[in-house]
Amino acid sequence: MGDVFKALADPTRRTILDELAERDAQTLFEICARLATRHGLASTRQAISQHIAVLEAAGLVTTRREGRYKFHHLDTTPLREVTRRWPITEEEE
Amino acid sequence: MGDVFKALADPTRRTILDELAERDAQTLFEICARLATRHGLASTRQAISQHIAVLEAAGLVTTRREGRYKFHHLDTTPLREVTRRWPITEEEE
DNA sequence: TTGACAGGCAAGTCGATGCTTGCCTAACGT
DNA sequence: ACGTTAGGCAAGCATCGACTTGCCTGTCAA
Repeated sequence: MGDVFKALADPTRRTILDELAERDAQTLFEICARLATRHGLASTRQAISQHIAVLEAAGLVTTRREGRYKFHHLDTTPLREVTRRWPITEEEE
Repeated sequence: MGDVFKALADPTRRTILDELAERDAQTLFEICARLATRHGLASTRQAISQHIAVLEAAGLVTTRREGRYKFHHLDTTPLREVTRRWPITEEEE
């Protein structure tokens, strides 16, 4: 089982989560393309693939196989640990 | 300005936050002692000092000088970025 | 004033990690 | 069948980050 906090430590991985939050069920190549065009990240496919593996180990991303495509889904459930561990002070108005 | 996510990536730093959440306004030596006795962490003072510097740069810890003592305080405000960036799915009952 | 105590600064070591490179397997279309 | 497309595996490199080591500054008490 991976470390949620370590998974969040990398900026590229956080951008991948942003992408999946905006558009669910993307393939690896889609994520690569959109990272390049919309976020200005010029990373190779392998680099992204390894990042996704880390996110998957942390439970932040789940995958679904379909033929030769592999769709990725965002799962924010592990993020509950953050707020559970250190209760966030309420916002003032 | 430091990176909140990178600051949370290290287990020792997370334990320091736990300690400050449980007992506020501790000095560096107090933190060292309690990490050793209560959490089984045998880190040197310098190591802890550097960790606290990272937490401080991330805004998770604030300090208050008083004579030769320096008291540390937990500030969970930066953690809001986590839940703000990726809305956490509601818990099912 | 001198020693003990709380903390800071900086260089060096070493393992972790992000990235590349090269090659491989599997599914689909024509 | 064959080429293309989607993805995987593994070794090598290079940088980053945690930790140590050694020494220095500032505060307080006797």
